[in-house]
Amino acid sequence: MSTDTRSQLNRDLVLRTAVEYADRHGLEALSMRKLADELGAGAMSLYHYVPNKTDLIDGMVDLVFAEIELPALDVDWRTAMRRRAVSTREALNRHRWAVGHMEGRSTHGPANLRLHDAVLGCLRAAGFSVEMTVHAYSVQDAYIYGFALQETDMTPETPEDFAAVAAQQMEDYAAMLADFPNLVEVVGGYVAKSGYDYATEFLFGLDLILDGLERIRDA
Amino acid sequence: MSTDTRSQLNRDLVLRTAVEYADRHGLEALSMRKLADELGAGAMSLYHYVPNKTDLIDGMVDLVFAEIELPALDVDWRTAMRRRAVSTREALNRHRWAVGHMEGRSTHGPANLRLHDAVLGCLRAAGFSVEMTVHAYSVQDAYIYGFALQETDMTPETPEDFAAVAAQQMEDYAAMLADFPNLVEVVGGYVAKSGYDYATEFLFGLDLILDGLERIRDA
DNA sequence: AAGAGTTTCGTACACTGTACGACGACTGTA
DNA sequence: TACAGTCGTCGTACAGTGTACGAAACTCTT
Repeated sequence: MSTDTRSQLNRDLVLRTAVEYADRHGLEALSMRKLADELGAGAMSLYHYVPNKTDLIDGMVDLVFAEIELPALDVDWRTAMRRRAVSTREALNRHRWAVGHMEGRSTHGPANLRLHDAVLGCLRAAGFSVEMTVHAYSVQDAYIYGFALQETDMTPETPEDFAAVAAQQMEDYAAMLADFPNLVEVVGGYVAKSGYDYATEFLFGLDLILDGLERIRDA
Repeated sequence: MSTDTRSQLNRDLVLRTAVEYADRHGLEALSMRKLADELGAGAMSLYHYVPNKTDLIDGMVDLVFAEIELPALDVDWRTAMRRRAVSTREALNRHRWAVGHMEGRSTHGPANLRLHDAVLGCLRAAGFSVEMTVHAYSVQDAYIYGFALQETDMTPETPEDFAAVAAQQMEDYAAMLADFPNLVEVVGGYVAKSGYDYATEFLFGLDLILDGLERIRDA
């Protein structure tokens, strides 16, 4: 009984369990007490590995950053940037709660810094000036995170939610839709027709942006 | 004394006061009790005008949508889209708490629907196909909201926060920075040099995207 | 065995959203 | 004028939150 090795706590385990919990139940559902339960510990025990909940989330976010693959060095910049963008979207899709918390936490984790540095390095090596690098970085990240944001928000979490929402909206908006012919045509028509494929939609905008950047770089 | 007209409550007043409060103190600080205090009412009185807090926020968000100017009809589509993008960024800057809550609420307010419809209409009228309209809409909004997201997050709320954060980061990351030469060169150099002007940065990416869309449309 | 960490967590406090039901002030009908 | 009914207001209560404090229990060194 003495040294029951029952999963002794440490910061990494706490963080990983928190990420898993948030993946399953959403970030709002994550409380210190529930997380502690998940770990078979008391709530206050967590505070030995995490100074407060904000820092906990900072740590969780950096775990997500760590999942994003760094831009490759052995391919041209466009391919490298494209891959890293796709990888970012995928990571944010695995951890939907993270969107909106990735940028601008007051503390930047190591994985965050490493990724930022690598992206900047890739652009500089490709021949972008310092000023242009900032621009290029800014457009790409705004687009990537913005897209992930919409994608996250749009998609109802569970299928039953989806059905409920769809039915609800048709009912609620039926009266209004007469005033919004373009919504009817585009949204109604498009959704009914081919459905909305987020992956290809994402690539359309991404390539448009990369095309633009390439043109600027070669000018 | 009977009919003391002391600011009798109504949904719009509740919503407007909530927006004002969130503008000043942030959305996390907004609680039903504090909002009620602000209105000189009891907490439970609010529930006569708002079914729950989620719906309250939905209403607040739609007030922000209402501040975004619709695309003009008497100018070319590029100008119209550019203006509404700028207007969107400005609205989100006035109400930083709103970023991340604009899209994908389960209920879309009337101002939201009106804006969406108008944007779609503008693109269709400009000659974009239905499919292309969806693409064009998606890139633009992803970029606009993504940019606003980063801008919101990046900027510390108060000056003293800013100073604290800056000092803190220099200290914390001093050791790490040796590993991140590109961060040093680009961020260090750029911030030190000309500072970071969000407005022009925003326009750079926006014009890049609009250029790309124009090329596609004319193809 | 004694003492010094280090890790665990029970309890408590202030705060959250909101369900329930009571109270008063109005309105309409008799 | 009296009574019934509705509507807006809100006091109280409950379950849940983050976390400060301080007490235990365990581990390791001497």
